[in-house]
Amino acid sequence: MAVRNPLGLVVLAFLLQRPMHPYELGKLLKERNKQDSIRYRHASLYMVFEQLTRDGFIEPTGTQRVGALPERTVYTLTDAGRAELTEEMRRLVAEPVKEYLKFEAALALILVLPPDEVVELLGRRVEALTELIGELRQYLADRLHLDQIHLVETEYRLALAEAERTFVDNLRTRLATTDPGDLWKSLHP
Amino acid sequence: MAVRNPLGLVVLAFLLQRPMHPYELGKLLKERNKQDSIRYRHASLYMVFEQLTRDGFIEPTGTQRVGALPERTVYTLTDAGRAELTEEMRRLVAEPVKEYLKFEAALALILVLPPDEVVELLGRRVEALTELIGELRQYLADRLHLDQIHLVETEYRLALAEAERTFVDNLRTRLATTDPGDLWKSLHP
DNA sequence: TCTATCATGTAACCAGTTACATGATTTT
DNA sequence: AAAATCATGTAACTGGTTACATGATAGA
Repeated sequence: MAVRNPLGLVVLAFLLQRPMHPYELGKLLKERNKQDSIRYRHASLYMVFEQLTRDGFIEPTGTQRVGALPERTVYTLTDAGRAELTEEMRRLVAEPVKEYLKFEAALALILVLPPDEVVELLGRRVEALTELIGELRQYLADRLHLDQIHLVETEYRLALAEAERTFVDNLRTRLATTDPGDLWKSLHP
Repeated sequence: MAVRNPLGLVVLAFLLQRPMHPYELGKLLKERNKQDSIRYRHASLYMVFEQLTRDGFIEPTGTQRVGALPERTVYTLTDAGRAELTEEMRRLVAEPVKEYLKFEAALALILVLPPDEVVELLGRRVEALTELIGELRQYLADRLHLDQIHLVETEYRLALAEAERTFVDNLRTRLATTDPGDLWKSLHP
């Protein structure tokens, strides 16, 4: 079985450095994931550790105890895990996969809203995107001193957000200035 | 409870036209969804119908029988369903939501791959994106006679794909022509 | 008539989320 | 010492997917 979940990849990637227990990994991830590039839910972590153990990509290699806190099971990456990690990373980088975006779905159903309202809603979207773009740029500007490789995922989001804003803005003016077409009009008397 | 799933929205949107039974709706969707803008799994449909019924957005309004085939339950949109549909559509259009993209996650972990390999993998991604872009353009070109509003979701995908290609291509040349930085190099002896 | 495909759904499984639990430590 | 927060997890629920089932029709 292959790693299906990005969080699983994260676990493998972190364990590449050194063995860890789930809670510690979660803490590290929360800090290193400030821009929220990877969906992280505390409880999902334990599930992922379990899955990866079942598939032989990691294995428990002992327990630690600090004070009187519950025991923490420490996991170590296996050779199979290391192989799986690089293999899956190669796939993810080299091969685009179709993502099902909410906005794309909404556009496919756009006829259910009246044309003039759509124009206004798209305007609001442009504003929201503009704000998002500002935040991303600020985030990047604040980190110019960092190793640039740590920022590529944010640069990617920025590039997509800018492209979306341009598209939405164009679409909005198109709809505002051209006739909606008989079909669409007929649906909204 | 609100509709959480795009497929739920689709059901509401289709029932806006006329009452239908799940299988018929599925057939229509498969045709009208050639560009795969909305994830559709046959069995998910029945779950969605059930959920929407439970939430009072649709209701069964009788059964038909054709020949000796099993009975088909026909569902009708309720007033609450109609309201929910437009409300949710407004939200989807006006408010961008964060999507967790696979490639973004991969970029966040890119350090686990050696720099020179990344350059090559990004090159392969650019090629794949170029091909995808070609297909999308062809799809649009073949449908110039259609009401343009039917194509916006594909135009959106095209815009994003082009932006991603540009970004990836730039990133690739950046990595190929500048020093990877000490951190990254140190991870790959 | 045999086989493939359509029509229509159910059931079993699995992943991921929310909510809960419980002792330890820190703050007030 | 009471309240809040941290540390560490388990459990229950839910949504969605894959796989299975079964009769009907159409094609060979």
